[in-house]
Amino acid sequence: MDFPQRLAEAVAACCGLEAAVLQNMIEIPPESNMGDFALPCFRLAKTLRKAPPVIAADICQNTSLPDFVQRAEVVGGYVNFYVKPNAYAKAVIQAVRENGENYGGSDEGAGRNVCIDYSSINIAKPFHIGHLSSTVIGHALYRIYQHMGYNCVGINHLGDWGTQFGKLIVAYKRWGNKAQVEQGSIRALLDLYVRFHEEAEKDEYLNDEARAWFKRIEDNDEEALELFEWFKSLTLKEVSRVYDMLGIAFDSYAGESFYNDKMSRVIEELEEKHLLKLDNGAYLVDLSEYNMPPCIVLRSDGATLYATRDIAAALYRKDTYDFAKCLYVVAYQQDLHFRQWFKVVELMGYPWAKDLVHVAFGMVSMQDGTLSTRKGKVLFLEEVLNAAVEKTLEVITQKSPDLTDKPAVARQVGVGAVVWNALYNSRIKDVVFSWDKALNFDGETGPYVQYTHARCCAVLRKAEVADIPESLNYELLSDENAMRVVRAMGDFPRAVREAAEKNEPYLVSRAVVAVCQAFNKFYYEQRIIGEEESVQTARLALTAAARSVISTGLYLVGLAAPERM
RNA sequence: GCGCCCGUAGCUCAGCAGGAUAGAGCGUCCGCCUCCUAAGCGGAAGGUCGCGCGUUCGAAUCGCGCCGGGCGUGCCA
Repeated sequence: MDFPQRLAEAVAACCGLEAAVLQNMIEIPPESNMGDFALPCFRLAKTLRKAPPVIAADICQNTSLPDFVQRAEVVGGYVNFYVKPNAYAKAVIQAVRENGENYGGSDEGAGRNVCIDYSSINIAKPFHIGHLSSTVIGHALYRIYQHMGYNCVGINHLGDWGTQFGKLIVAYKRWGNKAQVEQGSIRALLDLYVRFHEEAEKDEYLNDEARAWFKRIEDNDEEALELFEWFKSLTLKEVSRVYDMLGIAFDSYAGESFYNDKMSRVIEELEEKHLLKLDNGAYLVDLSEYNMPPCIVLRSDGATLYATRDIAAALYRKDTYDFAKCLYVVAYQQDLHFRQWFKVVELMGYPWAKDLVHVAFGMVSMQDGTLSTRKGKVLFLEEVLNAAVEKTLEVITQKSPDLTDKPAVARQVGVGAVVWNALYNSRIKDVVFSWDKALNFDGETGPYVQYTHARCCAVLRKAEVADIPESLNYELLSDENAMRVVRAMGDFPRAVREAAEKNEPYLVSRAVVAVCQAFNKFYYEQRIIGEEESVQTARLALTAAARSVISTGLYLVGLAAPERM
């Protein structure tokens, strides 16, 4: 349980209010002279039918304060709580020690399953910068939910079906050859794809030919299927390089083709439940009552659509994983699509429709316009990661020439810079890709956090103290700089809980930065090694705790925590 | 046209289940390495919170209306 929660319980116990309500009302005052936690009582005025200052006074008088709180004070409609520095430092540091890498976690999930649909790349198309958000947000949420006690199922819903395969086969047979594709992999496929679109502008017939080839895939034609599988395995092999760099692995790669034989069930069920309407040859679910355009599930030529497949996948996932929640980490462009088919699932009578969540994020564009796969205007994610690693290597060579294993550290930090960048703001913001920003290592960046971690490690290493004793004089950590570190660490669990609640990884990123900023200030102002023994011990304990929280925070957003850099 | 989202410092963004004097990073300017990693730390300058009206004891935060931008809007995904 985190500290605001413990405080909320204490207040709840003597006021007859609900702790769950109170815990989200507790805030951190803008100024340190106003205390460490505050409870604004204004919102309680309506339910309790008393004036806020009166409520504040009641709470102040009647609450038996938790051990880490020294006193409470009424200021206007607020109750300000002042922590007992040594007791709070003790409570926080011990909590970090006891929980280790699980600090900030909980058992809220109780082993229930959460499906997370993320990254979801297209086969035979480049893994480009536009896929970064879904990939890293999904991965961070995976770890955050795990931290909260859920069992996560990471699903890469591959785009491995559709006419683009017909186009590719046509292009391959006309202008490609085996050796060239084997060697160039996705880049060669992309060239073929671009060539197809160029040629198809002049020759309409190519599109018919492409459709015919796709039909042959659908009909299990041997040659077509062989090429299809070949393109797929080439792509998966290639993208695994990027996933390896990011440290990401999926539990399932069940994508579009996987659901080919599972869509008739959807149509039949919709029919049975009298939800289908025939309109101009197409079958759809009317949603005008909900102020939405209809959800088309069967085209007039009999083909299924995106929505049909998503409904089939949701049914399958519910059957297979019995999820408590199913997250779709997909760009906000598809907001309407998700609202439509979520509604359809609800109309089908499934109460778990409410557990389907579209985790939307903003779009990435280039300074000179949007990305276009068809024209070959893409920035490969791997290219960005490699550039970041390369730059990191230069920085290391310059700043830490003696570092052993430079390439490994450069990978951790370079990749970390790019990933961090995508996880530092709320998801919904659009992003214009900029090399300057992706490769910035100063300020509130991944490398800054990793640097602080390495700095903590350096102190602990140089102190050459085998074990920091359990019992230490926490009084020695009551100075403002040390207490800032304590407060930042104490706030961390709340941030993780909220990040899971809101599906917003940046809340974790920012909480970690707060710990780093506090620690760096502490480090600059206070000497750690070489002080009188009890002081050194206390400060080492603080350093060890900070290192641990930073390491956990980095893990949760998917970054490595190098010990030297 | 309609729907969803965004608009806070020069730039990028926090803050928005209303609450205490609106914060951070970058950039600019000025300081700090004979001392545990300067990828660091400190300071200065910089804001009619897009505009208006309303609700409220109190609005960056809630409602309505504008303005500006992005996305979407029946057989792509």
